[in-house]
Amino acid sequence: MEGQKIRNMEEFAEVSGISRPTVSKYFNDPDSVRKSTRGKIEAALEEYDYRPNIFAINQNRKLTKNIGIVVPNLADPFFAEISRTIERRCLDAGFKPTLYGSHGDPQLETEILDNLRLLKPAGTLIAPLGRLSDKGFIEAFCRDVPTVLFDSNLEGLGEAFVGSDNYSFVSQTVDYLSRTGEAPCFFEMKNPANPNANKRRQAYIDKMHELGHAPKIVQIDGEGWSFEEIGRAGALKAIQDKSLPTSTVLCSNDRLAIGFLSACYEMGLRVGSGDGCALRVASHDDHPYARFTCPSLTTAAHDYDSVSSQSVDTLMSIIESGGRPSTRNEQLFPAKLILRSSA
Amino acid sequence: MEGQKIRNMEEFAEVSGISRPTVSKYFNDPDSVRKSTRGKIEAALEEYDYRPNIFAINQNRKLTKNIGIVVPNLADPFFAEISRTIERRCLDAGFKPTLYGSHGDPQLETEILDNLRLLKPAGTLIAPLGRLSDKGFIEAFCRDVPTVLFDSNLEGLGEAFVGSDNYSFVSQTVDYLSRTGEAPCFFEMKNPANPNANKRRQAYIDKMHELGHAPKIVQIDGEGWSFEEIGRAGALKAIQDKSLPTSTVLCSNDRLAIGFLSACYEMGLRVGSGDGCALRVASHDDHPYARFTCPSLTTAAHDYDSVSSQSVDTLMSIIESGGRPSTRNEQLFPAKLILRSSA
DNA sequence: ACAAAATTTTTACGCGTGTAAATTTTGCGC
DNA sequence: GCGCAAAATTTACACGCGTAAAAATTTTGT
Repeated sequence: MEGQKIRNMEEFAEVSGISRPTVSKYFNDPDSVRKSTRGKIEAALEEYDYRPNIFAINQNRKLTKNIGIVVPNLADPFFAEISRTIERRCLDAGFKPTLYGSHGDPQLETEILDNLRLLKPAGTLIAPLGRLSDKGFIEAFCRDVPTVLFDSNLEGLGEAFVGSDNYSFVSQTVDYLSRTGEAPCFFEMKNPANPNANKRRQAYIDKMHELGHAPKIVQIDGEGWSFEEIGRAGALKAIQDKSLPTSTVLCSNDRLAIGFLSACYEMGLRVGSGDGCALRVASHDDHPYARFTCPSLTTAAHDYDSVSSQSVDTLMSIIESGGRPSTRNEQLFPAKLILRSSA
Repeated sequence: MEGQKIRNMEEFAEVSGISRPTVSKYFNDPDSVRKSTRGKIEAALEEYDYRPNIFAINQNRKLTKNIGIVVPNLADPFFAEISRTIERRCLDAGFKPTLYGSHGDPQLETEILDNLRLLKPAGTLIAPLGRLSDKGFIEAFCRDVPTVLFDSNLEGLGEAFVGSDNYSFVSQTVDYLSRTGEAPCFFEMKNPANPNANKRRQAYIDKMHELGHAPKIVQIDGEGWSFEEIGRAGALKAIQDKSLPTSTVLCSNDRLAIGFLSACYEMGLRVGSGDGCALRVASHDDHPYARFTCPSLTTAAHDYDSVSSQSVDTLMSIIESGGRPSTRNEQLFPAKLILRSSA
C-alpha cells in the first residue's frame, strides 16, 4: 500500500513487471493468464492499490457489466425486499446492479430507461408500473437491451417474464376461507394500475364459481400508490354504509389489507376467526409487515427467493447466449398460504 | 427522428452545421453559446436523436455529475422515503443520483463506497450504519469525495451533518405524555446500532430530570435491523414478566413501537388514552405506517423536507465552492409532535 | 534436447469527448 | 464602413483502456 501513486494501467504494468496488454487481459479474466503471471500481478496489487478506470473500460466495451433494476416504488417494502435479493444475486454473478424506483410515475419510468440505455447495460430487470407504463417506449427499450420483466407482466414485452401465479394465490386463500367458514367477498381498487390485480380478480371469480359460490366484489375509489390509505378509506366507507356483502373479506393485496384492518380497529370491529369476531380478513403478498398487523394477517406469500433467483438466472442465460431467445419465456411460481390470526 | 444514425459528436456536429468543440461546449452549458448557434443545435437534436456518450465524458472530467446516496437499509420505509426526496432534489439540480442500500452490513457499506469512488462522484450523501460503520474507511473516503452525512452523525466525519434534533423529539413526547398523564418509561434496544438512539436515551433522562421525574429505562435484547420483531419479542417478554415500570411507554423509534403494539394486541392489552385502555404508547420518527397501526401511533415526526433539502443544498454549495469548507457544519431540525390514538 | 504449443511482449490504432491555442468569423455600436 | 469584442472554427493533443497483429519468449510433450 505504499510507493508512488499509480495513475493508470501503464504504470501499474510497469511496477508489476508485466506488459500492459497482459495486465488488461488479467483484469478481464484472471484465469486467462499464466499462473506465474497472475502471481506477479496480484503481488503488485497487494502493494499498490490500483483499480482500472471504469469509464475507460466501458467506453471500449460494447456491453458493460452494468445491470439496471427498475421497480415501481422503492418505498414499498415488497419491492425493496425483492430488489435487495435481486441486487445481491447480480453482484454474486459479477455484475454491477443499479437500483431505480419510478415512484409510480410513468414519465419517471421512461426517463430512467432513457438514462439506463446510455450506460450500455448488459441487461435489465424491470417490474413495470403496469397499466400506466408507456408500453411503446418500453418495447423500444427492449429492442436495445436484453430485458426480463418481473412481478407484473406486460404481454409480449421483454425476453421473459418471471412472477407469481396469481391463480395459485387466490385459489388457496379462497379455498381456505370457504373451507373454514363463509366464502369471501373480494376487496379491491376500482382501477388498479397493477395487472396482477386484474388477474387476481378473475381468479377469484373463477374459483368462486368452481366452488359453487356467487362471487361478490367490492371496488373502492382511489388513484395512485397509497394503497394503505385507499384501503382504509374504502373500508371505513363500506363499514359505515354496511355495504360489505359478507363478513369474510379477501383483499387483493396486503397493503390494502393493512388499511382495511386499521379501519376495522378504528370502528371497533374485532377481526379474526374466534368467537366475538365480526370479520375475517385475508389477503395476498405476505408483505413484510403482515406479521405485525393487528391481528396478524393471514395471507398468501410470494416465493421471493424463487422469483428473484429465476429472474436473475434467466437474464444471465440470455446475456451469455448473446442473442435473443426465439420464444418469450414466462415462468410463474405458486404461493404459499400463511395462516395467522386475521382469518 | 429520421436520417442516418448518429454515432458520435463528430457526426452530430456535421449534421447540425456546427463545429464539434462548440457542440461540446453546448452540452456542458447550453447558455455558453450564441443563441443562433443554440437554435441550430437544438433543431438538429429534434431531427436526429443523439446523446453524448456518458463514459467518454466522464473519462475526461475530473469530476462527474454523479452523486452517491447511501443509506443503511432501503427496505426501511423511513429511508426509502427520505432517499426518494433527496434523489429528486439531486435530479432537479442537474446531477445523476444513484441509490445504494447497505442492508445493515458494514462490509457492504465499505464496498459501496469503494465502488462509488471509481465513479468519481461530485459528492456523496451518506446515512451511515452508525456504531458498526468502519469509521476509518469512511474517513478516508471523505478525503477523496465531498460528503454530507445525514440522519445519523459520526463525529467529525464528512464536511457536514444534517439531521433531526433528537432532543426536540424526546422533549416533546415526554412533555406531552407527562402533561396528559403518567410520565413514560423509555423502551429501547440494549445495543442500538444507530447513534440517534443514544442521544434519545440521554434526552429522555435529561427531560425527565427537568420535569422532576425519575427516568425508567427498559432495554431489550436483539441485534440487527429487524426492529419490529425485536420490539415485539421484547414487549411480549416485558408484559409477561410484568416488568414494565409504568403504563405509559415511550419507544425509541416507531419500528420498535410497531412491534410493541403488535404484542399488546396479541396479549389483549388495549392501547390508548381513553377509558379501558391499559397502556399508552408513543414513539419517534413518524414512520410512513405509523398512521395505520392499531391504534394509530402518537409520534414525533421528522421534518423530511427540511432534512432532505438542506442535505442536498449543503452538498451543492460545497461542490460549487470547489474546496472543503473550513468548519464542519452541523444542522439539526426540530420534530413536530403528531397526536394520534395510541397516547 | 528439440519441435510444437501456449503465452507474453511490442507496436500501434481506436473509442468518444474535453480542452487548449491560434485563427477566423460574427455581431454590434458609432 | 470601421474597429473591437465576443464567439466560433481549426488543429491538435489528452484521457485510460481494449484489442489486433506480428514477433519474441516460455512452457510442454516426447
